[in-house]
Amino acid sequence: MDYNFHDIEKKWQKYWEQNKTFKTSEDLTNPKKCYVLDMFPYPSGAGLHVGHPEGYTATDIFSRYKRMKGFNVLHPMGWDAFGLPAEQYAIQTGTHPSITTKNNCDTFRRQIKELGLSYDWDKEINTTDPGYFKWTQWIFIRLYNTWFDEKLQKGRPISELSVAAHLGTEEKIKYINSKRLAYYDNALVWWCPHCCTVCANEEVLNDGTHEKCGNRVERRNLKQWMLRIPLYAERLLKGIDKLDWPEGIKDMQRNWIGRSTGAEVDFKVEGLNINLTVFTTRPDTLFGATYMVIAPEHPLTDSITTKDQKSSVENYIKTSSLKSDLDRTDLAKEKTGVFTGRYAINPVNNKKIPIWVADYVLTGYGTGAIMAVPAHDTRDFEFAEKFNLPILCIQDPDVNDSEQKQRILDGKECWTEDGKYINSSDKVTGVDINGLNKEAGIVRITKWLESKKLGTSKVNYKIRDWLFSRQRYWGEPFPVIHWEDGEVTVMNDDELPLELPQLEKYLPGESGESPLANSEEWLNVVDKNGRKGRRETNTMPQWAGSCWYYLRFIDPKNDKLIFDSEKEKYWMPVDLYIGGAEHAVLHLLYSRFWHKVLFDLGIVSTDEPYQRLFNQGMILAFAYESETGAKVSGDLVEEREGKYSHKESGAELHQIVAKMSKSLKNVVNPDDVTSKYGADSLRLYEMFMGPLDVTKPWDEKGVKGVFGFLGRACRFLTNSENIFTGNEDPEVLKGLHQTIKKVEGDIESLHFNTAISSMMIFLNLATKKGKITTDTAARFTKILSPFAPHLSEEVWQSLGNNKSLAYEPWPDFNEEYLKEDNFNYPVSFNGKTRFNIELPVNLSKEEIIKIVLSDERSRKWIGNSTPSNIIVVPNRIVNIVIKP
RNA sequence: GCCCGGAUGGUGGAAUGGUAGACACGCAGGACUUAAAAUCCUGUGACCAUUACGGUUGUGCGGGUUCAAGUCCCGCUCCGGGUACCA
Repeated sequence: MDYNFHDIEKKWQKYWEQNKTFKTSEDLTNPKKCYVLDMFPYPSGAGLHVGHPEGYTATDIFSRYKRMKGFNVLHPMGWDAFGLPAEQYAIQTGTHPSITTKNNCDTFRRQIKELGLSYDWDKEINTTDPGYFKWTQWIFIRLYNTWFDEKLQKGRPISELSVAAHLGTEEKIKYINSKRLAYYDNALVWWCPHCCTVCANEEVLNDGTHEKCGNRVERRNLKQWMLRIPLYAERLLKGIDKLDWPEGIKDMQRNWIGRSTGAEVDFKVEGLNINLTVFTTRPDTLFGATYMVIAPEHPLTDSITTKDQKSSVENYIKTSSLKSDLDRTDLAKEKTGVFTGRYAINPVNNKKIPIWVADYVLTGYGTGAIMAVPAHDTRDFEFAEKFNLPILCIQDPDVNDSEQKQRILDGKECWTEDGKYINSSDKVTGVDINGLNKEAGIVRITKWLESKKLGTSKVNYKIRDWLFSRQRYWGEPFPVIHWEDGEVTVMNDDELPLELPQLEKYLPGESGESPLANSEEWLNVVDKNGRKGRRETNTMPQWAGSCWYYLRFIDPKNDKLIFDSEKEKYWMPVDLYIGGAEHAVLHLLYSRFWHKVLFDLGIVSTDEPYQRLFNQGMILAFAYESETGAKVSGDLVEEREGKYSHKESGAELHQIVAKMSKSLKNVVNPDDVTSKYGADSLRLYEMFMGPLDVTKPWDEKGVKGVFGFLGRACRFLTNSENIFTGNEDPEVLKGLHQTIKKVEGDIESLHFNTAISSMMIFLNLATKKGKITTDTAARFTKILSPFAPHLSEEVWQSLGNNKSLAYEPWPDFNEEYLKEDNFNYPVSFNGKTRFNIELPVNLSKEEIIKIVLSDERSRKWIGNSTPSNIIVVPNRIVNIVIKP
């Protein structure tokens, strides 16, 4: 039979759909369960690109394999469909985003179905569906009504928060609000003038542009919803250790959380009855503190500044606040600052040191004030050099270069590594760490500070509160009402979902209000006592829906509960989660945070959502440019002996590898690939390109290669002349069992490229032999089926079966067949292989040595000398060492 | 700057410290064909030989450990990703 992939694929896709072949089992008694999840896509108008099927194919292979291994598999797909593009389109055309979204989802669904992915479509979800975002709002209410008990390291219902009895009503509310995980407050936020919305710190790239649109963001002070994710920093950090995730991603999360240990130290301010508290990771360098710096926004700046310095400090604060609008990067590197006129007292030696204001100290981290140790901190060193502040070396550096050592000791170079302390004792205070090293110094100074009540050891985190609102239309509305008397309330669960109003215009307000503010009818509410209120006009960021979607997949149609908790207990955690590394920090961290809150509230049964995570690599594509840099579409390029030229003009072109983009004219559309080679070839090629986690370029020639393999498999296996009943040839049997073993191991470890190559090797062997048994053909078809499911079903049918092979048991391999009688030993002399010799596997080392030495070919290499050593590694190698 | 990856033929890549280059693409030669496509067979790291069933060399660079290094250790170079005044 010819490989008519077009008919075969259509036929089986129809079969699977009609028979609901991949419907998730409702039987929760099978102890073997496997939840296999893809990062669900944002359904863009452009449709699928070849990057999507990479991860989807990987999880599909894994799911199909697990089903054959007898597991209950949950393998769902859905749409992360809130987002800006649909809203921008609505602004331009007036088309409601829900219509655009529906069309895009339809396209994505069709394209995905054409890949033969074994999703249970009955479990499909869409974050924009009120039946879904009802529960997103429900979770928000839970966040709002939860506080974090630091002692228990656990989120608890706000009703369990003890409030001091003497507080007045207003103070009480204020106190409670200060504890809620979700709170509404003024915040200095990043505003994107292009998108007309705020965005999270995490969404601003380090060149000061918005990651979504590439435009420069500005600072604005706005009332916004924030989530207190830093309270969970320690839990989020500790949880990482137990996860089966790529180490690189774990590191990125750890860095993002940014735990650092140190101490808070109080400095007396001369002439004022106040303390200035600093955070430092190096309390051991207190003797080297020669000045202090406070951030411009520090609450004490005003009171510390002396009359004389008042105007220059105020000027400085003004310019530095403007500067953050101008540029966060280049300008900010050049250090600036002014003297406050005031001095502080260094607690270890009672020395007077000047207090400066400088914006290299950040308000949001630590206490917003530092002690500056220029000799042992690069930033302080730069600042001190610029403003001629004293630099006192207090550590004899561990460095060999004597010139460098002298420069450091003279305070002419900064030293941040370890060394023995010098100049670090004081008779009056009694502190002395001279001669100690860093580790011991930190311990001793911290102890001393604590004993004198001058400081405490302290842990700080980089992670900040998460800005959780956007001034957009197409997002989840907050179930929140702001009342005229200033009270803020959340809606009752039974009032959910709060749906979006229909609008005529989707343009956001210029003042930073969302388009929702235009809908009077929706906006204004009155309670039963006639009190007027206004709904929250911000909507939730796109992260909200994806924070918990894996939970809804478990029970997507439940309209009474967020999910049935028996089902949740059964399916959680996600056993395998595959997606792009671009979500390494944000989505995965946010999602873990919500999950932990839900866990603390007893809503979910696991502490972590995603047990095993894997990131697929990006797929790049070749692009071609002319001398002038003009981009040329791939189909106009001719290759000859490694050189590229324009088919029409003949002009010389050069090849580059880059991200797929319209401007580079190198976008590969999966639809084109499936129509030309079929979905099985697309799937196989995506997996055969290389290891799943690396970035790799798309090459159509490679698709031809796997297409050839599938064609050969089809022709060979469906030709009855090649298939016989009887005893299998031992070589074929061995090859088959080797292949089963290899494919099984490779699927478990997600090494799909080598699994495919081993199946190619087997097919080459079978073709060479010309005939295999029905049993062999059946087993081979089974192991091929997760990779090329359409073709495998067809072959399976032609082998005389009338049911889908999706739930056929995975074939076992038999170690007996893998055993070899002989091993072809490479014989090397001084590590260089010279010849091979076939020997029985059970020979003793002595026997092997004897045979090898007596071999004629050995004489040539040994000559007249005597081997000084002979290494025999059974069934691996013989190495004869000859000293010249 | 800091953290994490990576570097292997013309190309994508393979290799528990044990025969480097599996598998595939490409290329070359051959078969089939009037011809092309498709398909099938053979060869294919480089260099030197070519009478060989031959030799030399070879995994970014420089050292080291080892009987044996693509793999382990030390020091670099280049490329990719993340992050950045976080005290």
